[in-house]
Amino acid sequence: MRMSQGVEWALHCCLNLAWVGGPVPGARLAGFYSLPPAYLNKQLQALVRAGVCESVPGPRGGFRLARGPAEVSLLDVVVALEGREDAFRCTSILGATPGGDPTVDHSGSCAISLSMRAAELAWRRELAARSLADVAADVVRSAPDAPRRTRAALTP
Amino acid sequence: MRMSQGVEWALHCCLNLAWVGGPVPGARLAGFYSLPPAYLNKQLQALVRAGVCESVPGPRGGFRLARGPAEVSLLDVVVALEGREDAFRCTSILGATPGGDPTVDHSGSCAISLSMRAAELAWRRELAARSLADVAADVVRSAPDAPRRTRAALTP
DNA sequence: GACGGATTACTCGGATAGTTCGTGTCCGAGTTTGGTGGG
DNA sequence: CCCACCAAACTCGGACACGAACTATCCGAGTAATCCGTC
Repeated sequence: MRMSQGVEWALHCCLNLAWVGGPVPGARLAGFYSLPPAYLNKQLQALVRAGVCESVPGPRGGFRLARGPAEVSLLDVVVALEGREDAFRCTSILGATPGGDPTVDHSGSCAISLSMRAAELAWRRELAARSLADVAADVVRSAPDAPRRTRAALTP
Repeated sequence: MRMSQGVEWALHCCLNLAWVGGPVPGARLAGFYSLPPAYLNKQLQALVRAGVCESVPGPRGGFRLARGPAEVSLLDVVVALEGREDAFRCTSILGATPGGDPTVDHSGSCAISLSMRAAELAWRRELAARSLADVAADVVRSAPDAPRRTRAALTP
């Protein structure tokens, strides 16, 4: 169970977009982190599709946050790239047992499925409770000049 | 981020092993769920390697739980198959930024990494708090004859 | 000097190969069981 | 009748192909800024 690497990139990029405010080209973000530009662009596209970011075409264009940093949770970014489905998927394995009915969905009655979903719900709850603004505040607490330095490095 | 299908199989099998008590051949468990026997065997081997199950060779052999059902948590089974590493892995992306040091590990100072790890910790905590005995109790509450039926189907 | 239009350069966006990990399968090593022959 | 030995069958265990998803990349469509000529 390995999370896509793009999630880490997207989180860092969104944090930077929150500090910059205006649109930043994907290529500049990629250069900032020494990442492959085309692949990072693909991840940013997913953020746009999910409504987390907006894209501005043409010169002086790029990507920017669609909402305020306080309105974007870490869960929003994760879901944008990994999809809305749970990591644990009940395949209705009980339907294949002797006497089981293969046509019904056991995900609501299977105790194992319920326990796994409860655990993932706790994970999602933690991610949903933490916004980009919260993370940004933590960063500022440990490195007060990080926003300024980032803004200077990402604006021409 | 999709969890391996073997996790679901292993959880169901461990629950059944808890009810049967004695060793059950992997082929019989596979037949019970209509699963590919050789592949299920591979997952059960992982459980043995992790110390969750014990294997008994020869006729009348098979797999059985290494500890009591109350001493086996859902997290033990998940870790046995998916590994101990976190789903989110900090690649020290901050080391590639202008002015960053690529040699140091940022996973302890990066606010994003800390938030993601906190969320996974909540997930792990939920899984560690639920044992096979707890799940078995829930199943008995909704289907009191499930242990008897399972034992009858898995013992010759 | 101001305005209109075409050009230009820059941006995103989706379609296209390469590689790793999960899925599925196979056959061999080891052990217990049962039978068999002898004492 | 009891014991030791032997053969056989059954079990797990690791090594071997196949497929899907993630990773990485390219080039084209579209748009805003810019430059130039004209009024």
